[in-house]
Amino acid sequence: MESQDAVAVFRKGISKFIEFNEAEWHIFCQHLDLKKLKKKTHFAEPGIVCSEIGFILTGSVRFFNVKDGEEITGYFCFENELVSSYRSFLTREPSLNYVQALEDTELVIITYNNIQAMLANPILAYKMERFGRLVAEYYLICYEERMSSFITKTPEERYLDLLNTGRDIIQRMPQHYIAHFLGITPVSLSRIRRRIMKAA
Amino acid sequence: MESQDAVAVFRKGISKFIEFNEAEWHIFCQHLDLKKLKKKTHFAEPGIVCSEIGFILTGSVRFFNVKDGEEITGYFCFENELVSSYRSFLTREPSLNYVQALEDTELVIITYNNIQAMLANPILAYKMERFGRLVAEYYLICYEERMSSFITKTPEERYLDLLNTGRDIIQRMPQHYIAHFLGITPVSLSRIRRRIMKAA
DNA sequence: TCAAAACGTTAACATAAGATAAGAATTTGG
DNA sequence: CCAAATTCTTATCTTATGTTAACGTTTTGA
Repeated sequence: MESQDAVAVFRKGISKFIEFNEAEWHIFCQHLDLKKLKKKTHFAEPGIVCSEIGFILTGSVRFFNVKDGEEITGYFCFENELVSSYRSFLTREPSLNYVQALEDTELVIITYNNIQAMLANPILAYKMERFGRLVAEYYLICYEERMSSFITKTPEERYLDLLNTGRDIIQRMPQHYIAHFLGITPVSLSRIRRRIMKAA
Repeated sequence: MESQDAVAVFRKGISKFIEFNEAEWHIFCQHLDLKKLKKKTHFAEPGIVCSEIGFILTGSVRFFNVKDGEEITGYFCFENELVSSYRSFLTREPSLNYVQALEDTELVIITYNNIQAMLANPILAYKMERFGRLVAEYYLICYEERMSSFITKTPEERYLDLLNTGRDIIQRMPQHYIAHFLGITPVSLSRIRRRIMKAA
């Protein structure tokens, strides 16, 4: 990878998971790439195996499915977050969803093959296993909390939660994406917002 | 751990994640316990940090929250599956939900402290990191698929899916638990079943 | 710069789901 | 073995959501 800036941001970004010493980091960096996605282009697509995991330097992406010709947005990622079509990446099966850049987006990329190479490299293997474990655990917890909100909360409660904790999503995403993210239609979210307005 | 039967079942059960050689397995076993839960007793409870991960030898458990005095079932586990209140186990924060034995249930237990000990043991560390990674990735994929079904499918579609793929749940769990698992009320599930009956 | 597309709100109507309660069948536990 | 609890269904009523369409506003992109 080239840019020293990007490298530094990435190193800091993943430091909550793993820290490499200089020798390890040197090898690790040889397995990284930079990628620029123009707005509206796809990081992953249905029917294609997603072979990359990305770290967002700048920009944002959304995950969406197409059902009955309609795009249904399921998730978002922003700066300093990892992004992949995880099931596809981990199982090597074709993705079921799109991952699309919502703005011009710069990413640090680790390919599946490079991860395998590092997992097979005695110098990096242990830390890569640990890195993978901690990342997977982190996202497992995210999913658990989100699942739980679907089981125990109403759409209105989920929206109120999002107002408190989802600043990036609330501020940067159009409302009809947020609606699907909450599991409802855009029309329904508009009504919920009106209800909340009147109550307050 | 005592029972050789249990050990063998457990070893086979986790072999899809990791295989230990005899020396490793010997040490690993020193960090396992057996636990028997009587029907309706709790493996995890709100307000208490869950410090164990279990492998179900016999029996089954359900995960549930209490909201407005009502029990809301979010998940089930059966024989040969791992069970824990994952967020609590991983973060060391109090659990937000109950995990309850639905029948007399026998488990192989690994405590948090024992996992830490093995992660710190040079002989086991690498494989334990890998084991943890693969388990977390496995459950991450489960969550991703389940989340996706909440975003893109109707309750009726989720129930039809469950009829195809959730034999244990359909056959062994009472319908009102299944309803909450699908994100709806028991009354609503009963109506969905009637609709499906009439259509067929 | 300007036409087209995207976005958010609102209305009207149809449908599904939540809440509550009653009743029958089954299971549980002492 | 039997009373109590659980489970499931059904009915009624209320409420929320989905669907479609219209409208004004904002954004986009050529």
